[in-house]
Amino acid sequence: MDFIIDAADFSLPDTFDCGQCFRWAARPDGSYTGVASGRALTVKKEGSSLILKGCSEKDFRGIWEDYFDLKRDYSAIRKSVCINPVMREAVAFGGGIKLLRQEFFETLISFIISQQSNIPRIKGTVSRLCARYGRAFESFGNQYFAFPDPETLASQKVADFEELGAGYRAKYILSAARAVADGEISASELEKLPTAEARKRLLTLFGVGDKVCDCVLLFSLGKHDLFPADVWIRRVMQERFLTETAKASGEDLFGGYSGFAQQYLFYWRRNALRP
DNA sequence: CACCAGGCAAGCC
DNA sequence: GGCTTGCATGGT
Repeated sequence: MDFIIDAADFSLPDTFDCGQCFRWAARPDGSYTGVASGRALTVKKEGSSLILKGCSEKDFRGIWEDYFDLKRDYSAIRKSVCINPVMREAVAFGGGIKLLRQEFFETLISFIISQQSNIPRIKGTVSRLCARYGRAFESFGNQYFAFPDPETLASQKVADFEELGAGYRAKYILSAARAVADGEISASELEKLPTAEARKRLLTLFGVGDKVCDCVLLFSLGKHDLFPADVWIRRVMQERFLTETAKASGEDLFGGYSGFAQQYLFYWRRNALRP
């Protein structure tokens, strides 16, 4: 059976195409299929209804409601970040974004892979990583792969990740997987820390700099007071906010809603303002 | 076919 | 401490 709820302000394309996740794909009928927490799901919007195909209420309450961040009042967030005409335009374009609560290890490895790459390529590398090292399972007659365990990745070699097309990031993947598998760093530990301390801890990992660190904390641990600054964000901040210190000024302008503002700006600059 | 991509570590000063 | 450079490789 399907599980259906009203989610008028939830846009699937805004949410899945805004660059926060790499494992959801559109289908011809407008639905999206993806894998998270070791489960596959197909979702579709019909009017203001969100349809979770073949999903029980138990799985919705236990997994997907939090994953899609459906308990949060986004109308208050949109209002709060609309501090100027630029933000109003960005929110008008991508106001249907939900910040997904993704698994820590998957987010860490995915954003290590993301550095100095582009979204189509990132999706390909992550997909090959899962197909090779993730647990295979079946759902409604289709085969899917869970994101690999830290222990599984930690026992591979750098060359194995180079084969997937990870390039020079291969050594970072192995090193980060070992750090998590060895318990050197964990989601539960970082979750409890204030943002600044969590950043310091995560930045000790080889291959994790400011940008990857902020994305992991924002997209997997709900540290919404971060404003990850990549080339697109620097670009849009320079063009529209007349500043070169994108990260600092973003967090200054938006405070606890920085992560939401950053996603609206990133999605708008990349998908609406392309030459 | 050049150029770019959700940057980073290492090596300089 | 901040600034510069090399890095792998697929997408456009």
